[in-house]
Amino acid sequence: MLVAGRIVQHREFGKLVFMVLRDHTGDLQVSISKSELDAAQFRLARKLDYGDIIVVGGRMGMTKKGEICVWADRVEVHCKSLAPPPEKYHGLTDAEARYRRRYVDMYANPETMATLQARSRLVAQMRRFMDARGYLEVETPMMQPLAGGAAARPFVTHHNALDMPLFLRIAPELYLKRLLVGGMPRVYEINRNFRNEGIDRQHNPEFTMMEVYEAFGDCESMLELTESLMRDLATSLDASGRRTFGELEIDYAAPFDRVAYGALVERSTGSPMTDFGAMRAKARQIGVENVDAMDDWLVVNEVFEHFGEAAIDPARPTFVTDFPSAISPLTRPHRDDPTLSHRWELFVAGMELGNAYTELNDPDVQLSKFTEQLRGADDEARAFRALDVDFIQALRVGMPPAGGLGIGVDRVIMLMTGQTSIRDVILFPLMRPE
RNA sequence: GCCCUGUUAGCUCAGUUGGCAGAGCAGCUGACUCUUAAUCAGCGGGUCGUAGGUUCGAGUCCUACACAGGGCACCA
Repeated sequence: MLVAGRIVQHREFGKLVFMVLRDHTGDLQVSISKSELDAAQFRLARKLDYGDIIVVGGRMGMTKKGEICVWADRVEVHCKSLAPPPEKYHGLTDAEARYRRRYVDMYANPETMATLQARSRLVAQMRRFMDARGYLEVETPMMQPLAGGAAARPFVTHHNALDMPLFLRIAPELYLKRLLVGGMPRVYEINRNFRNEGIDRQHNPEFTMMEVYEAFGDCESMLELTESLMRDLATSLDASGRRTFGELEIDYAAPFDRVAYGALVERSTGSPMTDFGAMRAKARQIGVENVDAMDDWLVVNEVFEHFGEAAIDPARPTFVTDFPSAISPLTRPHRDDPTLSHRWELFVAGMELGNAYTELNDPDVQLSKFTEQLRGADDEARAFRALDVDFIQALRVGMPPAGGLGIGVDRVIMLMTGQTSIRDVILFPLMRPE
């Protein structure tokens, strides 16, 4: 048989050489005996170094100690490694070196390879899941004349031939909804978003998002879809549906929790969220600046993010439902209480994992919400935020009632693979140049 | 942007009160036909992150900067 791999161990015994070859599937020992090869081949075998990529022909057998081993009758060097390898026992552990030289990390640390390969398989599984439910995968613009669909700060670039500014997208939302207008009933997109913001264990400036839109769906159908998807991914890795994440043991097979936004605020602060006086007091208490100048509901949201999110059991996947309309500009308000909206966010392990709503499809309400939002924008935000007139026009053509969903794919991969840093599930996380 | 910690050989790390720059692995030379981080003998290998300062003398103390990790802020 023929085996190929990179040399990760090399032990010489004069007339006998043991080596361990590694590829993406694992390690295999090979042995080269002087009595089995001609003199030139054996001299070559003794000169091999850690990191070289070789092909060995021989018969599969066992050593006296019971180790599976290929006894070579042929050795070919297919690539010489000229760079010194990392230490063979401790490997490459320096976080900076691991991210900067991922190609070394990948072969030196099998766990890295396992995680990155698991990511690819999980994303493929997500696509299978969505395809099986009849959603069509699409690709909408990643360079947009207007950066809409979210409130993040965008990256700006410039198109020379058209002499116009372009924004790397912060969300695909407004384009996907145009597809609903055009008549695609179920679409999803898995691709990168770009947000010009800080970097930490849960944020990379470019990150992968899955957005889903379903005509005649609503936030309830998106909730069912999300819970089923998470359960499907978890059980594809372990039949129990349980995954460990840091200190947490998270069960995705059990039904996820549900709690209303307002109930969570009240439970965690002792005051109803509509008691804006109490909310402002709480906000001041946690050091929010300019509380007096802020809109009531933005104050409430500060309080929610500080107290409410902290009150969620991180070990239990939890849908927080009925977000305030005032902070949900693309969401259809409740019929009976328009201060609330048909929107939820999913929290797991303290991370915001997904966001879904029953889409607002009334062009007049949408227009007034956009203009209201622009009025609240500061100078910096106004520089890149603008009214997407064409999107309003699309809604005038008519968008069917719909459910929409966004899920942070990188964070899903973190939870599924047990990696607590987003950098460990991204092939090449952004680093400053050395 | 702020705070804390780190940065010493290719890799993993020591370095005492401020007094000649160290180890293991990797590399090179040699021995060895069943090893498992093989073993044994020998030999090379340094801009101690960068720039200043204090000092007779700085890897060690001080300042600034760079990069990284963690935390905070930002991220509807």
